Amino acid sequence: MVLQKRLDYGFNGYQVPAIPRATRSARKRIPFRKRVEGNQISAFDLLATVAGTLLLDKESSPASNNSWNAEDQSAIEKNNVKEERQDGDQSLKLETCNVSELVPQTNDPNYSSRESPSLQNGTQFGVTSAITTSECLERLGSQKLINGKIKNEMGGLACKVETGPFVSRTPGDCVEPVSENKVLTDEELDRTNKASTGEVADKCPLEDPLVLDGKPPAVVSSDSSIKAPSFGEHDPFISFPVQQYDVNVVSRDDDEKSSGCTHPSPIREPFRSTPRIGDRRIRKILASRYWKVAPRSKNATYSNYDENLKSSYCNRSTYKCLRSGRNFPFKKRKFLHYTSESNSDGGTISEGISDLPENNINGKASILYSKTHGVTGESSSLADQHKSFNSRDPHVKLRIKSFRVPELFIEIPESATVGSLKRTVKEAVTAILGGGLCVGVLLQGKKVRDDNKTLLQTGISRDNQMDALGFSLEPNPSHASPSLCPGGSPLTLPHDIPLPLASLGKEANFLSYNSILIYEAAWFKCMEYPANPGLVNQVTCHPSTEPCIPNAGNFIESNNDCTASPTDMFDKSTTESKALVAVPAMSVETLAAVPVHKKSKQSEVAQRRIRRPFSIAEVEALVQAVEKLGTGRWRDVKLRAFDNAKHRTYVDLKDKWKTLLHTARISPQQRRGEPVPQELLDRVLNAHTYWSQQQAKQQQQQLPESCLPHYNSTMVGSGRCDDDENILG
DNA sequence: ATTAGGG
DNA sequence: CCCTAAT
Repeated sequence: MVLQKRLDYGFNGYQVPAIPRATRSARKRIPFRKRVEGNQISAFDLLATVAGTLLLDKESSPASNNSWNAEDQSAIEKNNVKEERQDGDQSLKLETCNVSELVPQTNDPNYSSRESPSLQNGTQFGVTSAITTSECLERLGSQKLINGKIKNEMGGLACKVETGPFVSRTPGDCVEPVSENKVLTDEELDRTNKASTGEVADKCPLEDPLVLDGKPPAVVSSDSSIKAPSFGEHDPFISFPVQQYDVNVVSRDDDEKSSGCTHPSPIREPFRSTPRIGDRRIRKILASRYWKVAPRSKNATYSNYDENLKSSYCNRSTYKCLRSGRNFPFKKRKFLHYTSESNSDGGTISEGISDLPENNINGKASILYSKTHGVTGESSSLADQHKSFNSRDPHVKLRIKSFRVPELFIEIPESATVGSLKRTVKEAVTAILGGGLCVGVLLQGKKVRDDNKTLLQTGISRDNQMDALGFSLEPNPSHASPSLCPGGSPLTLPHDIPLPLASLGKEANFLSYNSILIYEAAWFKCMEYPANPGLVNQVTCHPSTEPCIPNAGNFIESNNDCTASPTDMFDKSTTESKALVAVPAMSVETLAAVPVHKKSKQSEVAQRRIRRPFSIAEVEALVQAVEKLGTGRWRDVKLRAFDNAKHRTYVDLKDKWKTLLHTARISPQQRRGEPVPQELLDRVLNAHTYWSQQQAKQQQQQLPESCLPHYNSTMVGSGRCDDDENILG
């Protein structure tokens, strides 16, 4: 009864009956859980499986002749770096699956007995991001991005696909260490660091192949820079300090070099050393979104992996922690990145076949693949202890430092937000990985094509030289698509504008698409409401003006016509003209086609809507509607004043009102953005006061008929309510 | 589907 | 703007 009264009468005498409920949704949205579920199986799971399988297959194959030519080896070896650099230097380079460390040897009884890393089939690949100095300087230099908010540091990003059981791939955020999620305590991290890499890193073991090789790559720890952007302004896409970005990995460059340690250490510092504003949110995301996924995963690969991990680390505190973290076996960790020029190219594909001294890695940090040595010489006694291993076949110990990821070209307007960029890159990468990919094996820079050969036949033996073996990620031929763009969209890429930016966005989820291009096209089309111009629009159309703000004068009118509305038209033009494009630019040999991974483009996309500031006209309309309808009737407000503004949901309107109210209450100096006329703010204040009173009154006096009618008929202009004088403005 | 609030 | 809980 009371409620009905409130609904039927406006404060100034208007009678505003509730509008019958519409059946259509204001905006099609994918349920939270569904979105998450859709990302359960990431491309990386697949990758992991492929990689693991491949490696195992090779290793377990019966030994035979070594078909590898030693002469060729040395020759290739010399040219190795150059060759890689040549074919690897494109616009955007996504290097790698950074497996910073390969497993520990099993000479340590303690280790092997309880930590035998049996990750064969389930190694997980996480994605994280990093930036290399060289990339940055070479590609972007001081180029500005997004209205100068993000400058040079944003350049030259390199995307990393990390591997290892402790690397997590978080749908929501790819750069936040899990530790922030309390999965690991600081102490535990410290311990882990020390145990796994601290020794190695600090003492700089000479056994490190790279050191000996004379081309020590600069190891860079992502350090504190690996953070999600802050959300200080409710908009993760804008205005946040560069250093909060997960790009200034280069900062660790010197540290690493000075230490002389070239061995990648997965975790350089405790995560705690980098508290950030965004942490809270990330944590929440991880907790509420990410973690929920794991338990429900039905993926065989995943399960298998989990089991392996479990068996391998069940006694580790770290693992326990992980497990306690909702049964999700992944953990974010810092990653390293080689920044030296040699690394940006030649170093990209790195690996190493060598016997890693048992003390070298105590491996808790990332383990991609581990199959320890067999019986040989002095270690034979140990082998006996490890019955799980084949004691007859010598084992090759591999350390995969990184994978080369097919290069991508991404075109994105300067006005795009960093978040958009992140998403774009992530999706580009995911598209490739998700399309079904294979792992290529390179020996001495030469591709090993025969999968049936044994490692020994191929030349991969424990006696190999360092850097002899390399791995690369390749699209799965079976998934290859002859056409990058089925829809006929322009696929040609402007190679003149390669924006080597890459970083995985926290916003995006792990999805698989044929390609970014396809994805974008589909995405726009699938949107129930006007396509979200996204990153593309803001600069494309009105680089220096307010692109998204409809003309205040014709807002109301245009508002009635969807297609004619300024925003809508804007959306269209930009959408069509500037589709996001990301074409894998890989060597013809390696990646002749883009993997096709048919998936529902829409159902799994949870993209943050682009920010669309309310124009004065919209504010006006909103205020007017609220004055009449009152607060708490946002659906009606929407229908009444924004029915044709597809991009404004009632929630948006409610939020806007909230911000308007806040704006009205703060001093003009504190206000930002397009100034809202004081007159409107006053009305907001008044309307709010009025409706608040109404609500209070109706709540307290449970008597429906007491005074509402009277109030409505006499209040307006009567001065009965002190706060009402200005409401009508 | 809406509303109310926290983030 | 997003995300949720509660209607």
